[in-house]
Amino acid sequence: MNDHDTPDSLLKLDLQVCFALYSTNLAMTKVYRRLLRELGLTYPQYLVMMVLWEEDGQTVSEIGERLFLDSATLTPLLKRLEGMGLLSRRRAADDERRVRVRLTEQGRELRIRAEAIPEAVACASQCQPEELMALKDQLHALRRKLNG
Amino acid sequence: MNDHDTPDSLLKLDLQVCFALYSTNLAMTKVYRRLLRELGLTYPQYLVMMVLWEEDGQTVSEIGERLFLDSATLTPLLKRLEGMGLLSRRRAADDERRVRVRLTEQGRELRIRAEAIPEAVACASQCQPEELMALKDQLHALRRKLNG
DNA sequence: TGCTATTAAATAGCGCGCGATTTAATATCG
DNA sequence: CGATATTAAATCGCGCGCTATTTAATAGCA
Repeated sequence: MNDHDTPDSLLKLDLQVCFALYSTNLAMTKVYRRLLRELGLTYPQYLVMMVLWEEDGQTVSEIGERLFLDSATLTPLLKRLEGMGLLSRRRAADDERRVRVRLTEQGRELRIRAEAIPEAVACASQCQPEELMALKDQLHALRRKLNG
Repeated sequence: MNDHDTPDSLLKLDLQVCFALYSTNLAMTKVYRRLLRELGLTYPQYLVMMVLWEEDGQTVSEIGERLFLDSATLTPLLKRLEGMGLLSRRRAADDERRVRVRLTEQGRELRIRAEAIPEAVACASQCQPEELMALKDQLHALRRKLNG
């Protein structure tokens, strides 16, 4: 009996946390897609907007640190949001390497409509809030270990 | 004090399971990227190979049901794996709509080298196996609720 | 049989995510 | 000061992941 066909081989899909993470993330994204469609946002765009709603005027790098994304991902995404009229991008006067991202009035207003989303997602998950918070904490712990 | 700037607003990034899921998935993918580079596979390609190592000769739809992906994602991915000489794609004789995917000898052999990966990932996660299994089960439960 | 409906896979187009490189501005140091 | 190093953002190319559509084969039914 070798490792290649034992039922408990570690190569089994359903035994891997990683696939659980991957596939649950896909499922979650599908739920968001429906909800975000009426706001005209994708999920990563929604994340950027949340970062800016928390604190406006951050640089591309600061947004990236928050979301674990780099400029190769963020620059085109931010340009799209700028094209939608939700934010502006301008080089910082004191350090022209940096680009400050600021919400427009329209970008700030979108927050009102976005307020309903977290609850709608929680509802779609059919979980108790405590369960979700516990899961969140475990995921943050795992992420810290993987990144560090 | 309104909902827009209360510290406990549900729109806060770090309060959302969804972002925990999203960002932990990114971190996990980064770990895999390093390990899979020497096999010449991406993570989704690795998933497809695992499905076929578990059971060879599945159709595109069957692989898709297992991975929660559709033919729009799988067809180009499978063509790449075919191009690498890891598998073959052929229309089923009894139903020419279906495409059966079969591992080549090279595809089967790759499994030997892949055997080391789950352990390496578990190691990178710096977690106890029991923790990871518990997390996996919670994620599967959440996925089921989100999909159903 | 022949017509329509359904199904499986493929295709087109778009938005991430990232490795690798480039461009431009600032920092550092002789 | 000037040359080099570092940093921030942008750019390029590729592989997903998905919506919408298309193509082709089979099923179902009058």
